[in-house]
Amino acid sequence: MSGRREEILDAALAIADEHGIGKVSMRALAERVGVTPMALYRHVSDKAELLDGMVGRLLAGLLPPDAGKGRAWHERLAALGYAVRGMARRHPWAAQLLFSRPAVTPDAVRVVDLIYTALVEAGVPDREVPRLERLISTFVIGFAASEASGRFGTGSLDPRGRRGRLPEGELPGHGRLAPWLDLPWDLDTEFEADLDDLLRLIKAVAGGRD
Amino acid sequence: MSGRREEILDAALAIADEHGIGKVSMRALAERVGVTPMALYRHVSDKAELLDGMVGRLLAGLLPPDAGKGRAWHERLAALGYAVRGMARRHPWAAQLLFSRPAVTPDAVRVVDLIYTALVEAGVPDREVPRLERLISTFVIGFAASEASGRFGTGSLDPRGRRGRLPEGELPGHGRLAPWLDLPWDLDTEFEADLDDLLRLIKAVAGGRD
DNA sequence: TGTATACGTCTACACTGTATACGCGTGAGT
DNA sequence: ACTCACGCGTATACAGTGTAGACGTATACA
Repeated sequence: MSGRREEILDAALAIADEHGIGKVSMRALAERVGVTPMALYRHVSDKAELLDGMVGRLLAGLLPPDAGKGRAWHERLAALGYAVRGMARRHPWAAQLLFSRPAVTPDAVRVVDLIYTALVEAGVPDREVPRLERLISTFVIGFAASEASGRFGTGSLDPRGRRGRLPEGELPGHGRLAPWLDLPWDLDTEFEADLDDLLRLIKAVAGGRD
Repeated sequence: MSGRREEILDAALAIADEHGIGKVSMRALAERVGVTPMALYRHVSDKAELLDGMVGRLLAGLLPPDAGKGRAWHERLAALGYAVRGMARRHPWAAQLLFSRPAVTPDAVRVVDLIYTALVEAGVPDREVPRLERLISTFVIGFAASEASGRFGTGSLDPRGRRGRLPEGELPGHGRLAPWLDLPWDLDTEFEADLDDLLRLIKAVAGGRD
């Protein structure tokens, strides 16, 4: 019932994708739907709930259709990681929102369950599974949010310029690593390496003590 | 010169801490400083720059006074992690903002340098140091942001209620882990365990291939 | 003395989310 | 067939937002 709500959410998604989340106002959204701003409140209680609905809709598209049946746990986890990052690149506005609300929608719970079963299959002790799920998802969402919001970018200053602002010798680390810092780096391979390390971490927790 | 800017930033910090970041408006800030809203623009070009200045000020208070001299690299890293989390707990509004801008201020660069030198000392190959720095800081900030914004909370539904919304058997992971999910969990010890795992990961990268 | 510069005020504009009150059509119940 | 409720949309209005532009004034230096 009430496919109108979905229509509204889709319109909001379209605005966010085209002009950024900042342009999603009740007035702009209403105009896009072809209706008065106040009419939206019949289908959405709040602007906050509207935003929640938007990320919910994205999460729904995140689930692998076949749940990755037949593939190993580490392949399923990696695929999920790539899916999240891909989503964040397509919808840069969404990453930040993922941090703001717990995973309460049915789709979000399903995603969490995928991670749970993968970790169990990896041999992680039951007691540690929820914690590791939070560790992994926190990193993946954090990476996506950082990428989307420019935290990984150099800002207006390039690395050399940034270092130059401080007295020589106060940044021994930067000094030593200078050759690597000036290189342009590729976020694709970086994310891959990060996931690799995290999978290794999971194996360590699985195979380690008790 | 111009200690007025610092005065303004401090006033903004005070408002954010007392009433939340949402109450930091140019008008409210101006009133607190005892001045007209437009007067603020003599010391701050934007509201965005104001917010940047606020997190910059927090980062300045993050540096260990002695830079942790004499302590092992893993102690220094852990101390930094705890410091970030502590900051996020004292100023819940700040965590989200940390994601939005690259670390360009001198203080931020200094913090990054601390991590660099710790990783180098741990034996991480130079080439991998910047990546691992981003991995660690992304997780730590992500954890802090999640905690501050309620992502780790249960929301309005408790875990049992959340599961109940979906047909039985569709959440095998939740089913198996039910005993652990219903337990209240302690974020202090969780963060500790996470840092432990990350330090182990660093050692693995340091001691591993090439 | 003149002038530049730092600092502040006042007014105004274009927005924002949303409370409140009202109107209109449709479908169910008596 | 008459009423009533309800879903859905509209109109108006209010309090709040960031900030552009024009205008003052006081201090410092030529």
